[in-house]
Amino acid sequence: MASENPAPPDALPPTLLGLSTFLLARIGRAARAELAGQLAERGLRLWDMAVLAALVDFGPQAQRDLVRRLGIDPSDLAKVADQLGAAGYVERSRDQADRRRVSVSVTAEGRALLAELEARARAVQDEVLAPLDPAERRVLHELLLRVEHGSPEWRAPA
Amino acid sequence: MASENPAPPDALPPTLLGLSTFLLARIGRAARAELAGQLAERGLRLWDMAVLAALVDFGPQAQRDLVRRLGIDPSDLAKVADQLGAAGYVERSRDQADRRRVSVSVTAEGRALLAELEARARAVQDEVLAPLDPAERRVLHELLLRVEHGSPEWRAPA
DNA sequence: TGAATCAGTGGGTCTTCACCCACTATAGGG
DNA sequence: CCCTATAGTGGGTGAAGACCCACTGATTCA
Repeated sequence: MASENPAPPDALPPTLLGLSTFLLARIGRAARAELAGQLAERGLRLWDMAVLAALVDFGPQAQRDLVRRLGIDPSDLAKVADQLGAAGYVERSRDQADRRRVSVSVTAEGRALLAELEARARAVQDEVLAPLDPAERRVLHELLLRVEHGSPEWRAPA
Repeated sequence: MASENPAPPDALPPTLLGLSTFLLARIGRAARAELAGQLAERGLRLWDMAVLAALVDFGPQAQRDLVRRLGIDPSDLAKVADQLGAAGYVERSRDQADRRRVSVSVTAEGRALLAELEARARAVQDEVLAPLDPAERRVLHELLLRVEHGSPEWRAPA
């Protein structure tokens, strides 16, 4: 019975490991931190990626819409958009129909950047999910998707 | 074809939803925040729960061991242990074999508290995982466990 | 018994992140 | 036209979290 593990000195408490939410938070946090670190090397933050993704996926839109969609603070978005604009990844123009609004659109450079960031994110994901084979990863993703949009009353920052 | 969804204004970008790690981080973050909020109402933090869990699961041990196990900063642990001690949830005594060490043990009140905190954590988990049936939750948990200890080179705070 | 090491503690710092307020400019209804 | 509401912006604040340094007391070894 060598399987009577003598509990290594760095093993986490079974009480915590028994909670799926603990594992969710722990693993998600590590993955997020890893990606954030890689983005930081290029002077980017996770919000930059989220904004680019929203623009690529849903097309040009007002900052107001990005605020709704991503749950970001309007003031913070202004800063993100400002930085992305200065770097040439997005363009901002006054909406002629409603000149209060600033319509944001992604440039070709922005699309290229997002593609590269997504590749990096997938690389991180491959590392994190290394113990799972492709079929298992699909199952995991499916379950997470169900959790995500199966709960309307969950509010959280992206 | 009513299923040609017109993309609700608060839908997240598919580019992000396609990343399991994004969902991991988002869901885990929400669950963690929810539990932390409930603990805060009682003047407790997540570290308190982690320390109690380690003591209950592995028995009395020196702070040094808790530091290793939980990856907490020694100085921070001193404060947590101090507070838990003052509230009567743990007892601290100098280890007679090595009087540098402070052996920490959980009291009956501490055990009762942990049981209650775990119940709260499970309640939060039930809310979060509501879209999944019991069998699916078991699958999810199994996959997360595999990810967790299938990756030795992942370092992250509890 | 001196020197080096280790456990624990107190008191900080630094960064991150969400959040909020005041202000400008524009829109639209009465 | 005024009045209210909305879009965006700049400049903050405040809390949380991890981390770090200096110091005490105890241990171990030579």
